[in-house]
Amino acid sequence: MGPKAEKGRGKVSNVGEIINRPPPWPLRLHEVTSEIAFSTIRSVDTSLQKCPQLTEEALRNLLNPSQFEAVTYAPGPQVVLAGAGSGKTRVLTYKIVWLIQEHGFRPHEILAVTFTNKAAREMKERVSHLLGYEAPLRWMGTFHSICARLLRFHASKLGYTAHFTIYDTDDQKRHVKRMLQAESLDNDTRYSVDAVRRYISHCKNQGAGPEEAARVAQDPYQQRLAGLYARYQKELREQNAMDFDDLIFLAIRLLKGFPEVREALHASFRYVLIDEYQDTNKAQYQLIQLMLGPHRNLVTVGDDDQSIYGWRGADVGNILRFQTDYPDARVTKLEQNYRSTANILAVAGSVIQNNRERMDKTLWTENAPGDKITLMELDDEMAEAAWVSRNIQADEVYGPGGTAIFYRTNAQSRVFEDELRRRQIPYLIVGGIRFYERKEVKDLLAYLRLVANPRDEVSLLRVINVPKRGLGDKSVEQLQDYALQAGIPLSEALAFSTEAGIAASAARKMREFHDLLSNLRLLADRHALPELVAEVLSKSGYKAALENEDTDEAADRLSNLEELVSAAQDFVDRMDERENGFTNADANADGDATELVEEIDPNAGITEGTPLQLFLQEISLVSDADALKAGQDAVTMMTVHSSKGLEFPRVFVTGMEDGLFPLMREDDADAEEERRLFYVAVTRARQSLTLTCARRRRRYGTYQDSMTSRFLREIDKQYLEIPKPAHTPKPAFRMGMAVGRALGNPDPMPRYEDMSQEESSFRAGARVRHAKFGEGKVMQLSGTGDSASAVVMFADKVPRTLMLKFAKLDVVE
DNA sequence: CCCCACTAAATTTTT
DNA sequence: TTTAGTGGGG
Repeated sequence: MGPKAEKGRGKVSNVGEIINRPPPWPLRLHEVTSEIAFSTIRSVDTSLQKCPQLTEEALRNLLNPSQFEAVTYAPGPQVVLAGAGSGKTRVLTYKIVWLIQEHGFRPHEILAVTFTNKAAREMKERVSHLLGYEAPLRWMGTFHSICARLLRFHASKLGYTAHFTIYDTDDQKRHVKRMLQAESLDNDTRYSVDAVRRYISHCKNQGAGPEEAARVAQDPYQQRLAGLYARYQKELREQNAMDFDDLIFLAIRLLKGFPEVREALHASFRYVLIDEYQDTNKAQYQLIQLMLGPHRNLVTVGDDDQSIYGWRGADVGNILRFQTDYPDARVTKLEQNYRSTANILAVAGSVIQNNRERMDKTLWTENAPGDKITLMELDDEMAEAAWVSRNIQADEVYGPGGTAIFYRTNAQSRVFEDELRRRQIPYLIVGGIRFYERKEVKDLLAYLRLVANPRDEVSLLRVINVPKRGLGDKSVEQLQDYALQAGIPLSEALAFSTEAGIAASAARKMREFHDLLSNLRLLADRHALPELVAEVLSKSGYKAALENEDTDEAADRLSNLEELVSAAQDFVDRMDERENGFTNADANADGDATELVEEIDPNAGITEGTPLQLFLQEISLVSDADALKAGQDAVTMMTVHSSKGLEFPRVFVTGMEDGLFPLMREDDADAEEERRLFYVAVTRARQSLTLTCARRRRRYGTYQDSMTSRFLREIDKQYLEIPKPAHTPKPAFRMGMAVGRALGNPDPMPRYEDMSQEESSFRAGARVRHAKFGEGKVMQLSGTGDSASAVVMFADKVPRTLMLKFAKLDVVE
């Protein structure tokens, strides 16, 4: 055995008492074989030797009584309501170990769904560490990655091949756009690309197919949308492509339509754990029900207060309903917080208690009060960024690595970036424009996707003239017409460009492009993945085109593409390490191993696929937080959404202004979700929390006055520390925030505290009526007295700034 | 077919 | 302020 065999053994586990004894499950021959094929000869090997045993006593020492109950309750349905920072991950990890050691479940019989790939990875590591050997937790991952895996294996049952492409949102938009053009709807504003995309996504998240969407369509508009949905779905199937929602949606159809698959899964998943249950949507709920065998061993873990994905179809109802679904379910509440200071928790609590729809639970802590929460008001977003940066620079306790800056929208990151760079403070941005979403990276990936799946039209159309090879819109259109009429995929039509009636020179270029793709496919069979990526880069002419440009920007792009080559190298290295740790790194053992498995154990339910496929899939399904590496001494910046599940010693929550956080939109279905979002942001902080806001902020180029966030007004002031502004601004011109006033500063303008008492009927979010514009919604308020004005969004979606003094606005109840 | 210049529109959050 | 989309000229 390789050196890896030693890993884990001999390491001191943090389990209190360690008893060595072999794993409780018997090993049958064919399982050993498939384990070898998959990855884990090591685990089989080491497990036969030493294995620390978790005793009940040890657990009692390690966990509080609620945690202990959550871990040891088995079997049967169970819901764990885990407040922020209450040791949820700890509970999940120990529970899995407990199930394996005490109840004899084998690692691959446990299905564990996490919210991010990173969480899955960490959990695997922790469990392995506790067990003392690498546990083959093959079914631990996100809904999307687990479904992708399942679908890879059973693709043919649904009319796809195992080589299917995963379309991301951008690909999806491109396709919808093309479809709207084909239907001559591209000039009809009611059918915007985004509206159609959202409709389709919404249907799938509800588990509704095109037929059902058509059935429930209320009016001609919705009927048309349902028709577009049907076409979209058909075309994606023809292109052997699935979008994100399809991964869940088609997995449901697979399990519904093929009882043998369902039963195979029921037999193999003997325990099911779902993390972040409050963020599951209706489709995911259906999927869970379908995957769950007759055993009812279902554990859901979540916190209704942290449900922040309602806009993407997540249904808090799932967690609220769990006890109705399973009346005998054991409910355990984890209410003790170990993460934050008491002051931080008090702030979080004082705000979240304003939500009406909550489950009954109170977070408490034994931690010290800690510092008060700093609330700082600045002139504008530049001053905000400068103040925060200066603070970080001056700080000696936490350092950049212990600090995070949160904001509500990605657009806010820019000023912080500029300021931190100016001060030479290392920083790291999570999200925003991701590496894999850069134009050049997506271009190169499109070539790779075409190699894997020739029917991927979105990718084909993306790169047919990238780099420029003289194939304009007109020839491409002719090609599409021909393909449609001949009933062949676009990629094959390329070879018949002359027959398609395309001008001679363009026709020749098309054949050349066709040959290029064929050659790349041949290369894919012979070469390892990194070489393939490098070949695509040069053979496509992409490299040459960038070199010819000879600009700094082109050089940047080229280096990004070279980074993609190393990403491919990293990927195969990782695969080798994981899958073939016991063999030589370079052998093309992946393919052989896969075949072996299918031959020996066709019911394993998985096929790992080619390295190219797996690489593309991983890229499609990584999230921002997944890429976040710990241990770097850099300030971490991200949206509040991305911060979920993370923690930092010091946190700045920025942009605390009404309209921005909470963010106002015309159709905000759930104002409480913003409050939960704020709750999530606050509870990320361990020691130090700072809230900042700006009196005015630049939005689309022009400055707009803003008012402090209503959430700040909900905070009990005893927990706040409000520093004096560095320089006193001319109060007459601003809505002089009462921040200064709280310190006894003579500031004539009412703000912060006065606002909280004054129940002005004009509040952001209020519905109002205007004599001329009709009904609308107040998006933003600014100014006081005679200069008070409101930004109101009316039915025509045009925001108007109205002076309250003149405009006759009535509040609509 | 390609490129440049001008205009319009846009900012939620993500697998 | 920035980016995407369009239209005209080469």
